[in-house]
Amino acid sequence: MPKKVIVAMSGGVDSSVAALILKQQGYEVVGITMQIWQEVKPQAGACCSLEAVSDARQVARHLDIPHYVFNFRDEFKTRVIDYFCDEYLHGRTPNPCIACNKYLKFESLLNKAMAMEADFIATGHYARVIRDESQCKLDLFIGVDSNKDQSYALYTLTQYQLERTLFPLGTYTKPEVRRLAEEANLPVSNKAESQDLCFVSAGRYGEFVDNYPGLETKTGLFRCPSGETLGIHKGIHHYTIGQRKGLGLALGHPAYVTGIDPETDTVWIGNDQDLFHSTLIAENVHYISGIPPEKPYQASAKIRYSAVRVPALITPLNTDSLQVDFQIPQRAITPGQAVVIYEGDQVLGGGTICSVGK
RNA sequence: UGGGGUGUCGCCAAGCGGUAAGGCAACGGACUUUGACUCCGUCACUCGUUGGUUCGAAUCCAGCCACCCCAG
Repeated sequence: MPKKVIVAMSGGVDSSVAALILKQQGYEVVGITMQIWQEVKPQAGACCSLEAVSDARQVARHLDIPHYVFNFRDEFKTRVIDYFCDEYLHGRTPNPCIACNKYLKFESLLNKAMAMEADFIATGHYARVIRDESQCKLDLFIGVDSNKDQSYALYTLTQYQLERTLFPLGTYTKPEVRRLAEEANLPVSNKAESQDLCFVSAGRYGEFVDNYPGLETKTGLFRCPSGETLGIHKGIHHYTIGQRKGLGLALGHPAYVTGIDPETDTVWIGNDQDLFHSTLIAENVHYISGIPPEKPYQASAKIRYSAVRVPALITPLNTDSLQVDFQIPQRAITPGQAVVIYEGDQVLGGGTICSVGK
C-alpha cells in the first residue's frame, strides 16, 4: 500500500512540482492549500495569496490528486503576524518565514496530516533530509541548488518533524524544477518566482505594521554617534540594521541604520564600516539532532537568509543560548534574525540573534 | 537703516565668458520568501529676479528681491 503524503501546495511552481514528483514516485498524494491570510489586494506571486488557492486547485486537478483548502488564519495571525509586528515594535527584525515553518507548516499542518492518517507532509523547500543510520537520526542538509537553498528557514525542525517530512525538491535545481513543470504541462509552469513576504504587498513592511489594527506606532529621531539629531523617522518598525534606502537623509555620504533603540524610539545612523561586528549572542537555540553540544566547536554560520555561511567559533552558553565568534567581522548582524549553524552542508541548528558585540 | 557676504536639482556642491561636474537623497529596474546590502538606469533646455554688455553669460555690469554676518 502506497504511503500517504500531504503536500502543502501554495500554487507556486515549487510546491506544484513537489506534488508532481511525489505522485510520480508512487505516493498517495493529497494537496492542501493553507489559507493563512486574506489580503485586501492579492499580490501576484505571493506564496499564499488567494489567487494561489485556485492555482493550487488547478494543479491538483491536472495531477489528478485530491485538493483541500484548510483554514489556518487564526494560527497564522497569532504565531506569525503578531510575532512579526511585535518584534518590529521592539526594535528587532523578525523572520516570519521561520515562524511560519515552525508553527504553521511543521506543527499545525503536520498535526492535521497525522489526523488524516498521512505518513508524511511535503513542501517545496529546497533542502534535504538524510538519514544517519549509524546514529539513528535524521540530518538536515542544504538544497543541492545552493542558489535556492532554504535550509536557513528550517533550522527549528525537530527529529519528530523530520521523520514525517519530505522535501522532494532538495536534490533538484530550480531550472530542473521549472523544466519538470513545463514537461508536465503544469498550469503554473511560467509563474514568476515568489519572493518577499506572502502577507505584505510590495515589501511595505513598515506600512503593514502602521496599518495593522490595534497597534500604536510612533515616530522618533534619527541620530548619529556624536548625538546630533539628523531628522525624524517614521517609526522604528520601518527600519532594519544595515538599511540604507528609505532614510531620506542627505548627508553627502551613504547613511546606514546602525542601531535601533525601542526605549527611546531612536534610530542610530552611521557609516558602512560601523556595521561590522564579529560576535553575537543567540537565544532560543535549537539543534536538529536534539542534542546541544556542550563544548565550543568550529563551524560555519549564516546571519541572514541571503547571507553566506562563514567560519565561526560556536560557544554554548547554556542549553538555550550560544555565542558565535566570527573569524571575519560580519556586516549588519541584526537582532531578531536567525543565526543558523552549519557543518559543511549540514544544518546543525540555530537560534535567534539577541545581541551583537564588537 | 549703514558696512560686508551669499543666492546653481529636495540637500551639499563644482563652474570664474563658450554653451550646467560630482556626492547624498529620490525614483525606476536587476538581484532577493525579511523595504537589507549591492548593481544598473533616470533625475537642472537651466543657474534668485529684471534688464544691459557680448557672436555667445550661471559666469561681466546695473536695479530689484531673499537670506546671512558685523554694526547700531
